[in-house]
This record gives sequence, structure tokens and C-alpha cells, in this order.
Amino acid sequence: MAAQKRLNRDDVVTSALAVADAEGLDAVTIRRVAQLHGVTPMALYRHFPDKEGLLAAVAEKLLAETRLPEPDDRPWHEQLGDVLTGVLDALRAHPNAAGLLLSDIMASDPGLALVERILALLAEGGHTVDEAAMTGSQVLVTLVTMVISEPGRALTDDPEAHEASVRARRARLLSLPPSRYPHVVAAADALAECTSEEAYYHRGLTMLLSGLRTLPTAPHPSVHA
Amino acid sequence: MAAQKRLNRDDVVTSALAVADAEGLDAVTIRRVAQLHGVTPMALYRHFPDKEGLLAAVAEKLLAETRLPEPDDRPWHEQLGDVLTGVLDALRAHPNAAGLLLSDIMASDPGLALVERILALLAEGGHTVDEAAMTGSQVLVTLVTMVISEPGRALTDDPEAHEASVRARRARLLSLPPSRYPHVVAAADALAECTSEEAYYHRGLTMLLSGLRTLPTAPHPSVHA
DNA sequence: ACCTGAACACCGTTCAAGT
DNA sequence: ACCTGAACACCGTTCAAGT
Repeated sequence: MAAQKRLNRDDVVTSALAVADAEGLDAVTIRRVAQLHGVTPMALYRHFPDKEGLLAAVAEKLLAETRLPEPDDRPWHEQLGDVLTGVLDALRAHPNAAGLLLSDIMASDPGLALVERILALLAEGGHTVDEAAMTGSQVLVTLVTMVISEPGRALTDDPEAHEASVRARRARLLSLPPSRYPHVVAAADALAECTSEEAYYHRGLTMLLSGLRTLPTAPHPSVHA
Repeated sequence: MAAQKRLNRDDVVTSALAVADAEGLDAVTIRRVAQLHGVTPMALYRHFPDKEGLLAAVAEKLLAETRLPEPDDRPWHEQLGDVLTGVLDALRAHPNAAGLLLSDIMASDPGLALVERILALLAEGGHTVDEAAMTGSQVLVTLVTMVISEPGRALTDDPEAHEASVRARRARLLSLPPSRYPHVVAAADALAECTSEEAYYHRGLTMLLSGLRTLPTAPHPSVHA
């Protein structure tokens, strides 16, 4: 990563993301990233207006890694399910950085493309323009929060530290008075850590999609004429 | 706020929340809050272990302001709707601080009470313990993200600055190539700002609740024996 | 065009000291 | 018990200068 002739913008973004993955977003500092490239902090300002710009670039890179399936002839909600699964996979690869997408998804090109795609599918589902706008933004941030608030998700690279924090959380929940928090105590295991990631994300997506389908919409004309 | 004999913990939390409301979470610094109380930064460390502790107290205050309706005999999803509406109202009063609840809702007492209530209602709805744990945490963070990513929500107290940013966002969306982003351009108004908060939140809640109701669950015995 | 070096205005937090 | 004061190790960012 170090000892390059010229500082490469994409490399900088990559190592910023790597730092976030390993130690969390707070560990991503201009000075730290500069050091990783053997360069003065100010050198980064050739490529980014400020720290916010660097983080925005990280967010864009995250979305850019999303593999969006091609449109086909299946019902809109099935296609939407595949699109959201693709986004979810990209986010799950970088849970510490996923929160960056809560700021302004449409600030980047891939973000705009994603929103466009979702709005198009919602329109097929019979949503008006305004309905799709409100709902589309909610759908995306819901994916983000599914990832960043996955029960007991690891905040660092260190598996031992992660295990320890899961145990601590579980012990704390189990030490609560069962008379006051019966359901919390009973669910301590599942609240302290994600017992099944597959079940968690499948359930979250199912809930989201079925919520979307049962949302009242104007009756829509057949799109596939 | 200033010129008190003894530094009051609750007053400190209140002014931290006030700063967040007015200028955003980044403006909340130990030094700034201390100054508001005419006191040295270090004086705050009598009441909070560190800055994280102060922010956790702000998060707790937010939840503590929630008015939870008493349990009654209506179906679980109607009661849940009222609970979530109550939480949503509390969050909407402090959108800049709402994001604090993404960290660890169950760290505070009111957070635990809220989760307990939701788990109880989901159990009534036929969810197993593990299902309720997964779904309950998602429900809460969904409320948070509905608030913090409300389209075009104000980030500062200043209404002029807010108007300006809405116009800028709208103009940017309208300047996009309609051939590439037809739906985004068509929805520019609704994407740049929330045309109707009532519709936005009503729709979000409806989607969430109907998603919950259609989630597959084991058939449940009648609870009201 | 690209990077450096020194400086500035901020942070959170420590430690020892005051009353 | 409660607060101060000075200091430390960090930040992001400015500006002027180097090549």
C-alpha cells in the first residue's frame, strides 16, 4: 500500500475502507490514511475537498461494489427482492462503513442508479411518483440499519474481543430481574448475538417486501403490454 | 442554564440535547457543554465516564420522553402501532439526536422497558422467542431511520439554510439526464424534501406493521383465556 | 502539478492540585 | 465532594513554500 510514486485516489479510498473494516469508522482519520500511504496529511486534499469528501468516496465505493441484476419479466416484487439482496450483500461485506449511506445516498452516481432502479420497480408496483419517493428512500435505509444493528455484530476485527463483548451483553441481560423483563431475559441469547444471520436477513427482507406489497396503491395498468 | 451552585447531571444532558437539536450531534462537545454551564470541561467527568457516556445519557433521555400507552385488550398489532407511534413522536422531536439510539438501545432502562414491551406484543402475535428477538430489534431501528433519513430533513435550526439546501438538492436532481434517471427526475420534488410528513410517517408505519403481520409465524394459542 | 512543513484552532482526556 | 489548571496526545485544516 505504501511507497508509490503518485498518490492514487482509489487506493486512498480502499485503505480508508480497510481501516473502517478493521477498527471502525472512528479510526478513519486523514492523518492515519495518509500515513498508510507514506504521505503527509495534506497530500490527501488533492483528491478530496475534506474528510467528509473522503468518507463520501468510501460510501460510493461500497455501493459501486453492488451487483445489480438485469431487469427481466418477473413480477416487480421478485425483481426488487433480488436488487435488495444484492445491496444487502455489498453492505454486509463492510458493516462498519455501511452507516455512511445514511447521509445522502443520492450524492453518488451508483446511489442514483440504485434509487432509479428502485423507483422504477415501485412504479411497476403501482405506486405514484410521490409514494415511490417516500417509500424508496425508506427501503434503502432499512437495509442499512439491518446491517449496522444486527444483534451482537462485531465492531472490530478481533474475534476474541467480539466473543467477550457478546458474553458480557448476554450476562447483563440474564442478570436482569425476570419479573420486570421476562421476555428480554428469555430472549437473552438471541438479543446478545445473531443466532442465525441467514434467518435474520431473510426475515428482514421478507418483512420489508411483504410490507411493500400490502401497501395501498392505486390500481395499475398492465406494464407488459 | 449557567451560574448554578452545583452542576446538575440532568441539566447537562438537557443542554447537550439542546445543542444537538440546534446544530447537530457534531456540535456536542464536552468543552461546549461545559461552557454552557460556566464550568471547566473536567467538571463533567464527575457525572459521566466519558463523552460516550454523555451521549448515552442523551439517548436515554430521548427514550424516557416516550409516552407508552397502557396494555389493553385490543389485538397485538393495534397496540404495537400505538407503542411505535409514541416512540416515533419522541424521536421526531429530536431528529438530530435520534441516531444515538442506533448504538445500543438496551443499554438504558427505558430502552429495556421498550424492548420488553415490543417482545411481549410480538409473542402475542405468535412469534417464537428467537423470532421476536430478531424482529423486535429491527422494528426499533426502522423507526430511528425513518426519522433520521426523512427526505430533506433540516440539519440545523436555521430555516433559511434549510430552504437553501432543499432548493439545491432539488435543482441538482432536476439537472440530471432524464434519459438515464427518468424516475429520479420525475420525483425530484418528493426526493428533495418531505412533501407531507404525515403521509411519510403514516406510510412508513403502515408498511412496517403490515410487514410484521404477514410474517410467517407458528400458529399461536389464544392469549386472552 | 503534486507534495511538504509549520502552524492554528480545535478535540477528549490525564493528572495533580485546590477548596 | 466537587471543581480547577495546566498539560498531553490527538484531530481537521490554513497557508506559504518547495520541486
